[in-house]
Amino acid sequence: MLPRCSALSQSPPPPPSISKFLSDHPCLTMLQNPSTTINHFHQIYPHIIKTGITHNPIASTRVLSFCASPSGNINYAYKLFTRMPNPNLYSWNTIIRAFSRTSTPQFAISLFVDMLYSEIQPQHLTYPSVFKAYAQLGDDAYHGSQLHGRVLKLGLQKDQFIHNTIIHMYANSGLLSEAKRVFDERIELGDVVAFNSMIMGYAKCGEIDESRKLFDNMSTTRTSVTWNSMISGYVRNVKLIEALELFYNMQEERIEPSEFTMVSLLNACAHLGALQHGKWVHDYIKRNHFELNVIVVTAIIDMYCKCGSIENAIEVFEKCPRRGLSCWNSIIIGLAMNGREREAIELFSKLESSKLLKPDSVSFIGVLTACKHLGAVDKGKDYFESMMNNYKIEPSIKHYTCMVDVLGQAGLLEEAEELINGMPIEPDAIIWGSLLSSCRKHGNVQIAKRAAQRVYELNPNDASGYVLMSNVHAASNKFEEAMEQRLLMKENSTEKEPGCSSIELYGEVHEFLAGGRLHHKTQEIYHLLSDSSFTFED
DNA sequence: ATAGGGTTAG
Repeated sequence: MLPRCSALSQSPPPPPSISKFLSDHPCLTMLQNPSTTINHFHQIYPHIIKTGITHNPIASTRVLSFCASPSGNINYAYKLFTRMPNPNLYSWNTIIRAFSRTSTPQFAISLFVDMLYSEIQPQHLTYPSVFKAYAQLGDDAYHGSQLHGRVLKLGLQKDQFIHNTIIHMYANSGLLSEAKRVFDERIELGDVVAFNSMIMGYAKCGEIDESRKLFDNMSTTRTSVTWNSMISGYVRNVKLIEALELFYNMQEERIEPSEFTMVSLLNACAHLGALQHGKWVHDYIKRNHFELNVIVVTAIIDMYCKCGSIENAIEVFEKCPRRGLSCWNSIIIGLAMNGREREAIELFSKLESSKLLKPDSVSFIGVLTACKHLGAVDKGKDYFESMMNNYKIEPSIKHYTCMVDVLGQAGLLEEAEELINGMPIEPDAIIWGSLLSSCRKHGNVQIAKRAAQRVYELNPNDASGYVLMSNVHAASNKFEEAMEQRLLMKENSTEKEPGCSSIELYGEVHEFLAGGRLHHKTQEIYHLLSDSSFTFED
């Protein structure tokens, strides 16, 4: 050990550092603790103000960093930012990044534009957030590509982070050839993030086989995100068995599954109606102590509802420690769809009287669905009114479709038609189709004709309009016209896509096509069905 | 002093 340097001990003590004082201030160190929540912040904020340290740029950036973090509050962050007299580069980057993660990424983009006009110019750390914002928007790759051009001019495209967010932006906006071009530029790097973005992009556009090709031929090691992206891609494309198979491969390769994996698997089980598989996933989540965040809980509830096991769904909902709005929405919709409309309405009322949460547009889909199944016209109308007047929620086409069903199922066909014609949004084939099926139920040929006409116009390739119309005629005993509709359908060669369903028996998933005879026990099944003494309770 | 990329429900 060397003796202490005497020259050092002789030099005068350094002046007290203001930044040292600030960084040691208990309020600020507390903000840097990752377990600090927004509630803690509310408690300490008055102290921060009192000490006057917010006037110090270093201190105020600290506070900004906290508010802009996922555990903070973006509105506070924005307020703080606008009160900064001369935000520095760090502050600009922080606020832009924070907005790029929200559901309103436009703010990130407009802040970036403000920045271009300000004294501080963006640098390489600024761009990923802006491309991410464009990616989040998912539709504005035009402006995004202009920014891409700017990056090329500045020679920043070699930056791996920027390069990857550009790929992500194009892939997420459905511009696959653009994405692929940028991807190929630096394919020799074999960056796993770039691969993941491409896999997700293809899957999102329905090109799941392309995803799989990339997945199989990767020049780099797959991460858990790669596996999850491929699995969720399969689920998105309704290749459910493939999704489950890939999960087994993932386990064989000893890749740690995550909450994301669980959510994808639960969705697959929900689609398949595979209750035993779904239960297994739920069990797996419990055994491995996955975080029961809102999305995971929602997926579990949704899986049980779609598999017809509403009791399990209710149990999960009731035991759930932190019930987010989406958990409420899932259970309300689940009850409404499983013949337990009154309980759905009861829970909706509970949600309305809750102090922490308030119903959103999805919650209203739930109650309106319940009203539709109950044939409760007045109740349905009341909720629809209340949604607009008390909650200031603009009805979407889905809400209108629910109302058309509520009115139509009750035989109020004229009123339903008026509602469609008076909507401030463009009707689609689905809403006319739903009016059409009500006409079928009540044998109203006049309105049915108009509705069918609209369905043809809006979606000439969809056979359901023809089929429904033919059913309307059949229901009113006009068989010749019914036949005519079917012939028209053949002429336009719009074969109705065969219905497909699946069911799980003793842990095995069986798939069926409507009218299909592919299942290995077809003969037995049809025989059972034709036996009038057979009931499904057997 | 400090900072940037990719996954998920209805």
